[in-house]
Amino acid sequence: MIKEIIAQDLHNCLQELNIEPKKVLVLDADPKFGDYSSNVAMVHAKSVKMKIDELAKKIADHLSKSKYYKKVEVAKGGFINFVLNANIYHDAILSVEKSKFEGLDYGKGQKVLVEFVSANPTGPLNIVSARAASYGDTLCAVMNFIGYKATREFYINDYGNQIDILAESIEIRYKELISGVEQEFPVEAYHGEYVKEIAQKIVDIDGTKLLSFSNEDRDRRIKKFALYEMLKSQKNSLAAFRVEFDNWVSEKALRDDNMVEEALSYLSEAGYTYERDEAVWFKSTLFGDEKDRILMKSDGNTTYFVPDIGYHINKYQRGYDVLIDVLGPDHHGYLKRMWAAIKAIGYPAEKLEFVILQQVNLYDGDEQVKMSKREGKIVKMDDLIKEVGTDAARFFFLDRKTTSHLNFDLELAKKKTSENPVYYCQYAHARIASLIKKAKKEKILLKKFKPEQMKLLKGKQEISLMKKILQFPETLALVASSREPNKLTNYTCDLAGLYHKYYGSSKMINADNPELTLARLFLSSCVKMTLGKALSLMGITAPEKM
RNA sequence: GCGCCAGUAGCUCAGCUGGAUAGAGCAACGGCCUUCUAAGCCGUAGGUCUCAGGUUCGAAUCCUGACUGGCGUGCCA
Repeated sequence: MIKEIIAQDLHNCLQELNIEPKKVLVLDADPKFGDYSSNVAMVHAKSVKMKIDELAKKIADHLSKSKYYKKVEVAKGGFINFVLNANIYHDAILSVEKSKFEGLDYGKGQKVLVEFVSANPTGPLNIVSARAASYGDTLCAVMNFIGYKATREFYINDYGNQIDILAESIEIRYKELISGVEQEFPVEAYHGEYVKEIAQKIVDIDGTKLLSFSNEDRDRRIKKFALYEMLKSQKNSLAAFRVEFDNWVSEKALRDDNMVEEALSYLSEAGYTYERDEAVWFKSTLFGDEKDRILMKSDGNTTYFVPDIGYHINKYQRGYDVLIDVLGPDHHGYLKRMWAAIKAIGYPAEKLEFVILQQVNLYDGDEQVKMSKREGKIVKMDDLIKEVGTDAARFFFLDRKTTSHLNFDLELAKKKTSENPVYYCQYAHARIASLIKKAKKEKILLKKFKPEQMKLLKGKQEISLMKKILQFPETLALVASSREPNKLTNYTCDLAGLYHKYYGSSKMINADNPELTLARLFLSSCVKMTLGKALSLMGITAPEKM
């Protein structure tokens, strides 16, 4: 917010000096140089045929008349450094305290659909889904906080091969339970304990009844029950992780609504399909894909690609400005073909974005844990929550760029000690809460604070803290536009760190100086408010006491 | 072969989308609690930003080419 003021000031200044304004940067300066700095002189020197230093001096002289700055200096290399009058910060902090950052409108009401997790309903959610859940949920929370309209969507793959196998697996377990005889269990079937649990539930409800059903009826009954159970369990896991979806979209329902036929006809009517080797192909190479893709196999069934196209058509038809698919790393080969299909159909492909979350490697100490869904050797999201807690897990998953592989050390995470940075941030919040309580006991009440006492806050650390608080909105804007929530964990750690240092070096409650005490308490409470917002956007609790 | 991602301190990662002398957290070492929460603070040490060219006032960041690691490249989903 302050950067905008300076940028505008620079813009005006250039115009007054008859210089055609170009895009300039206003940066948070290293404190030893000043509060902010700008590269304005370097950017414009060439076009006005001046030396960088001379132009910098000219601009600096012109700006020093402005009421905002205590000091405007030209530094080595042509940077212009600004030291602001402290009252700029004071006013801004007062207004932020009043607004609580509500009503920001970086998003301008843009409608965004974020599809994430979308795990197959063939097993419990694992830690890969946990990463996606943390990511998608926080991205949406941030977006919604700053004026976007983001929708969280989960796509249920409740049709196809993997569901058939799930039903078969359950049926085998069911028969085992009834007969008491171990049955032959295919390798490709699902081996997890949850399969037996679902079979047991069927036994509890239906007894031996299913044995008298026709094969088809039994299969239908088991499938329906299995899907219901799997979905319920996934929703429970997500709820424990504090993630709630707005939309649950069923593949089967879309299929019943003819999305497969629709997708095929869109492409064939546009003339982008052909037959070869008894299969139907899509000429995706015309739209930047490496090779043409098969739509319908020679056995007459479609590939998974077709319903996916149908699903995306459906997304487009719902009228969003941006569609974001959050995918796992094994899907990156899929991007080009989906864009190709979208272009072929004639929808604007630039609306469709993919975020590829890199894989999660699980370690137990130094040893990497191998995961395999088939063999039931996965780390379930529920187990993770039980062991590390939702707070730590969510922070951990967020605290990394999406493009980085994530090494999750269970042993370390289980320790539940200070090694996890989430405690550092939460501790700052709890510390302030306790401080305010303590002050209250000494009859120093925050509500007695008066705006004019702000001017007592002029120490270096206090200025840094105020600057940091004021960076919150632009940080959120950056998180949303870059789709990188890890910038929020960084910000939160920074703010917490600045506060811990401030706390360590300044006496907060000082009976001899009630005015300063009030001012400091007020600043502390602003830090607390900001930390609280940041943590809540990340789905992490902000404790009053630790 | 082709494609995507990564390569920064002993380890895990940041680095404001091209800015100044590259930063945190762990781990190591040395200090700070009879006083507001020591889950904290202060200090020391730790670097050829994988390598080589290029673009320009300026490169860890952008381009080209190598090298290393992970993944993908099915009539699987």
